[in-house]
Amino acid sequence: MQYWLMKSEPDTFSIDHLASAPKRRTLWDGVRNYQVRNMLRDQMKKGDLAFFWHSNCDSPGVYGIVRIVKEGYPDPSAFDPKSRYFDADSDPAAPTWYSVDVELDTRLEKPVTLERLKANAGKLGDMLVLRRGNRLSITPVTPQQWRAVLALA
DNA sequence: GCCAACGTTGGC
DNA sequence: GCCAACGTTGGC
Repeated sequence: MQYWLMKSEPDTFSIDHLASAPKRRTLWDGVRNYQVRNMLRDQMKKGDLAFFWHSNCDSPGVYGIVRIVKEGYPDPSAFDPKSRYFDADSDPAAPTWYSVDVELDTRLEKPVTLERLKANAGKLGDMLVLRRGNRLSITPVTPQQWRAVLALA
């Protein structure tokens, strides 16, 4: 059982979108970075929990918790010419890109903002999402970091 | 295999 | 809207 942090731009897909989705589930598609692809395909397991992060918005931070309900499978958007994530180079016989399915577990009444996390950086160790220049849309979170973030909620 | 140019991410 | 960081591309 591992912990993760998954970023989403709320303009594109927010925790509100997830909360109103059927069964409060969605597929996590559109990842086009190899490091993150490897996590989706190889490392994320059913039952793992992840922080749902809003990025590229007024108040970035942790807005809730999601659970992995389906492990890595080929990302259908890579094969859909109408999708903004279409990748003509991805061969269906040997898919390049992967998705998982997530389900909303908890919605935080008050988000734990990036600002707040930075103010408590000492308790969070070297949390990847706080690293300058970090651009990975999914990052692993240690159990200590997980607890420390929730203690701020 | 190097590395400059380019595109994207994402906080600010 | 700016721009630092960094992954990817492609010429050589």
